[in-house]
Amino acid sequence: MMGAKRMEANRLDVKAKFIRGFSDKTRLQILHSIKDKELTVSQIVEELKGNQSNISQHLACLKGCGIIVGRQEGKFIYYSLRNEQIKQLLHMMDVVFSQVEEEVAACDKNDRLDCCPSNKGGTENE
Amino acid sequence: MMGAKRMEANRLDVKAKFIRGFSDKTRLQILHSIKDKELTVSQIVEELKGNQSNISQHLACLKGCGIIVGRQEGKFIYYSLRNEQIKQLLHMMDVVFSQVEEEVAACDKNDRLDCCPSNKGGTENE
DNA sequence: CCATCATATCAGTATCCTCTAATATGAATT
DNA sequence: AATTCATATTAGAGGATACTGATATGATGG
Repeated sequence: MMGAKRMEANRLDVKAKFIRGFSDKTRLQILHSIKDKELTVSQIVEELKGNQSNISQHLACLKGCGIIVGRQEGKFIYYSLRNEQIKQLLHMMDVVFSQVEEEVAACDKNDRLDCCPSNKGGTENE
Repeated sequence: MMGAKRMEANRLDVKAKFIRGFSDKTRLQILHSIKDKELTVSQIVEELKGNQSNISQHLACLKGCGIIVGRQEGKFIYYSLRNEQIKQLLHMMDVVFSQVEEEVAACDKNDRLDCCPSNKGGTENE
């Protein structure tokens, strides 16, 4: 039964989604900004010089991924890391990343950002 | 000058890219399969029951992200985690993920996988 | 050299993700 | 209850990513 339904998003899909929460520049900036202190949405918007809608969506993502929590106080909502372990994970990511940073940055030898799948087309204008 | 060049992919972009290496189901499966042992591409393909081209591209991604290394031996290429710290990071991701797993899985209440940005349209055709 | 096996790369399509602008909710204040 | 401020949600466009099938490289053995 329930044929068409996608269901069974087998643990790994969920785990991938969790990690994907960390894999975006803007979200990393947000996480950095609330690493040691709660901040309201507007404070984050200001700190990142970002777009309110965009930041709000990223916050929803981070919350949905179990990475941050929000606490309402009057009209404000204060966001912070979900717990100490998340903070430790972030720190460990930092440490490991520092080790490979150069190599990763060099990966796409020139100026494209991606090197994962294909570095296709785009720059062949002659 | 240098107009077209993207350059200046400021550390955070590179870090996001590094983490993005971990944020895909297939790549997580690959990492799991070589967590404790070297494997050749075809062994991985077999273990995951995957498509050779697809796996190969994911391996290139993982390598480009500094997560794994390849060692050629005759016609074979053996892939393994880059170092012990990567293994530790994977382990820590596991631990932290277990804590939030339920909540993350429940995030998109029904059967869609994403809850990050928008959970829009899509499933309303039956 | 030629055939074969292991792996990598290419091209196309379909899907997913991020961004922006516009609009909606909801709490506080008057 | 109307206005204002803080935040969330929606819609659409553009760009990035994953997957597949076909083809290319590169090593080995005859």
